[in-house]
Amino acid sequence: MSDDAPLGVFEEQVMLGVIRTGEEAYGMNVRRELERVTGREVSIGAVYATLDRLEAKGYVTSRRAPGSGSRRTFAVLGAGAQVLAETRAIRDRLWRGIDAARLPELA
Amino acid sequence: MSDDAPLGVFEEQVMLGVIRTGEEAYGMNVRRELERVTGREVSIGAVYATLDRLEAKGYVTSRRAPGSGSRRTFAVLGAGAQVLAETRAIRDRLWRGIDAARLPELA
DNA sequence: GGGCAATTTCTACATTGTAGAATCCACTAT
DNA sequence: ATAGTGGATTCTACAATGTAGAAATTGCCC
Repeated sequence: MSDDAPLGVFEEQVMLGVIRTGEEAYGMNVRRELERVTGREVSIGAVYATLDRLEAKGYVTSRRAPGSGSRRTFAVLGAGAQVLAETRAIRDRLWRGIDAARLPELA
Repeated sequence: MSDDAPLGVFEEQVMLGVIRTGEEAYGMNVRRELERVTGREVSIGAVYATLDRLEAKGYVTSRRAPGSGSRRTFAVLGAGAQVLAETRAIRDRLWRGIDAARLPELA
């Protein structure tokens, strides 16, 4: 049932961010986690646009956390977890046999 | 000196395809390798458009292989190898601590 | 010198990535 | 009660990447 289309890199990052932040997965927090782990700035608009698209595809859901101010918290759905795993599996096959440590030698 | 912009997923796949096919890395062959490993169809136009963009960024070079028909063979440059390694490193950090095998349980 | 198979180029459009300003929401101090 | 404030989300607009397939090219062989 999983949609055939592959995940974009930011889509993958955002989904991983949601998983990593668990119960606290609302937009601003996902943004912070992504910036922390990747070491790059992430614009908040990018996060929400992506979250909305993921929700439209049925990969995540969102709900207003009752009593938690204006926060909208997200969770990854089964279909999302599946496409994430698939994305990773395909990539792993492509990388198999390539030694990342020796890539710089390809100068 | 590597450009700061991240690689798209297809860009990464194509670069890996070039590395995997080595001396024989011309468009059609990269396409075949990608289809073989990913199990998905890849349109030839997508491959060339991506290859051209990678070349414009200085990540790969191309040359007409003399005596080899109309083939245009590609090779990954140092900057390309670097951005590939960086792309992978960031992703690995994001995946760290997430058990891919248990992702399906996130239903 | 025409046909053929393999390869590359071109064109056009869809999807994803990105930024930042505007808006909303609850809380608090006046 | 309301203006200010910090935190969060929504909106808008555009750039970059992904994708498909038809058209053009190339070299070869008859």
